[in-house]
Amino acid sequence: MPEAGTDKAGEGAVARMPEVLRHRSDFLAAARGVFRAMPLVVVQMRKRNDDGPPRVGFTATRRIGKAVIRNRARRRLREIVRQLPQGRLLPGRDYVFIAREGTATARFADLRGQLLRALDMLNAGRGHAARPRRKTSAGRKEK
RNA sequence: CCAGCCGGCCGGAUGGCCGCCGGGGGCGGUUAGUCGCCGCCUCUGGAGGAAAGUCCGGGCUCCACGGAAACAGGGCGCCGGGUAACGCCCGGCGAGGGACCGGUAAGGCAAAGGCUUCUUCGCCUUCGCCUUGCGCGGGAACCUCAGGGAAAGCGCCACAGAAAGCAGACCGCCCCGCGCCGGCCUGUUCGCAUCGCCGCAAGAGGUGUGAUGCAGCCACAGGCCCGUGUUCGGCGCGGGGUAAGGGUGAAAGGGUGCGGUAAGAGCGCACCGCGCCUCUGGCGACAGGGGCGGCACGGCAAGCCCCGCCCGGAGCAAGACCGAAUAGGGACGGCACGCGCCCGCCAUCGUUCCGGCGGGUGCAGGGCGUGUUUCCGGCCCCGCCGUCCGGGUUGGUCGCGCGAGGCGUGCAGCAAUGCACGUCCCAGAUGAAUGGCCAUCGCCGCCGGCUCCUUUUUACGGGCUGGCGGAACAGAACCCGGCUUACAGGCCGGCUGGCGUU
RNA sequence: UGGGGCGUCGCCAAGUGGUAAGGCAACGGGUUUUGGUCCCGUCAUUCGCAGGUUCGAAUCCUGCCGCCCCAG
Repeated sequence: MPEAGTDKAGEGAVARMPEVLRHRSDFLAAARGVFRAMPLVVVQMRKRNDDGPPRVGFTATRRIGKAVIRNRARRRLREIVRQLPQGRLLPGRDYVFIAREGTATARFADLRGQLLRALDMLNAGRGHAARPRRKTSAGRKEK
């Protein structure tokens, strides 16, 4: 437990859901940041220019299945993020969690383990740079 | 009890912890205060039979609205009913399929009788059974049907076949007319056998060629002989009559049987089919009966088409409100840029006229009227319309769930469904709410243990218990009625057939 | 959400009621010392799937499946 002198809001603030990305441009920006891929989940991260609270986004494409599978995968990813202790998501950053084919059916503990591992690596600066697609404008370099 | 078929229904239950979205209530903060917003507490609701595919039909909103006609385009198509409507549903009709029954033909088996015969063998008749077949008839439950019109027109029907849509006639059958037909010999040709030749290293092989013998059949040509070649019959040619049979095809101008005929044919008759007329029953599709007609109109309209009926377009990202925010601007093109009346104001000392400004209104003109064209009522405008450029918006609220609503009962109806009464309020997100973890019970499969039943063991089955595994198809996005497609497991009902018991 | 289009051999593709062209590739043979070139030959039995109309369907109709494109 961190020191966190706010006693009255202690437990309640831990389970707060961070703000969710809503615009396509934010997802495209996060895709140009760093990423870490696991068998069950891919995590992308991008540093913003401000010091605001972290934001998160979820992606479940048609590739992994139809609506039921996509909804379940997104819900499980969101549940893991909701249960994260405070501090695992760094301020001033956007995180995007991409579901893969096993995300909806894998054991929950395995999925959470992989997600936490990827998150720790990214926060430690050990993410891989995104591969430039097509001829994007040279506005990305996070290393 | 078993098998087959059909229809309807359900789509795990209960609970705990941590969370999500909506609604109600309370408290606190913000505010001068209300509303609103934020935070906390509490109560409560929270995916489906297909929410899916987006294949039909509607509600709702905008295109200002309503009406009429023609054309274009699209859809539908037995009858009656249901419905807001439908291409949907229900009930009928018709057609096709259908276990099976009958008819008929062929073959076989067995029995009886008869004929012949010494007997056997053989033949005939009748009845029964079996097998196979049929352009045949009827037909249970049930299944399928885009099921108007092919005597309005156009088009197509490959290959095969004589002929594929006007009807005709290839083989064949029949009639008539004409010609020929005997015996013997020879030759040509053909068949068989043997030998030789060619060819090969040899053999196999071949029958090109020659000889001999046999058979002398058919045809042709010639010669000789006689009682000169008749009937029947055969062949050829010509003329005519046929459409039963052959064979082709998906389809050949009704089918079966009897009569009839030179041969045949609806040529005649009976039954079936078909067409027309008529009667009866039915709201109707249609069914049944009678009469007439000897039979004419082959198929395809999910080819064009004809007939009847229906249909305006776009879609909740529709659309409305808040906000500076569909407001204002530019270019090009088209049509107009007129005449009056009334009221008010200005001007004038003052009234009318004249003049200016504003408002209303009439005529003319222009435009709109959402597939196109035209018309009527009507609407808009002194600027309007069309195209393009540029600019603005990606905030919030509403639309947004009381509805062709769910459940129950009663009545009407065969049913679909309708009516009445009572009762209930039951998702509303917008990067998008139902999730994560777990417990117990229930279901299914496998493995193991105990136990019950059975005449003994085993097996099958039932009960208890332990372990492991499984539980489908699938997620509301404006709403509703259908259709289609996907689906683990389970429940209920009905129909037909079979077995057993009473 | 609405609209439009396409599925034919391993690849590209023609064919729109009557035997499913052609090219590349592949395979076999020939030519060549070998390879290439060249020549000859072979290669679709479910035309995305399932029904239906028709005597006959890749073609016509209906329903599914898959893929692609466009608009806001």
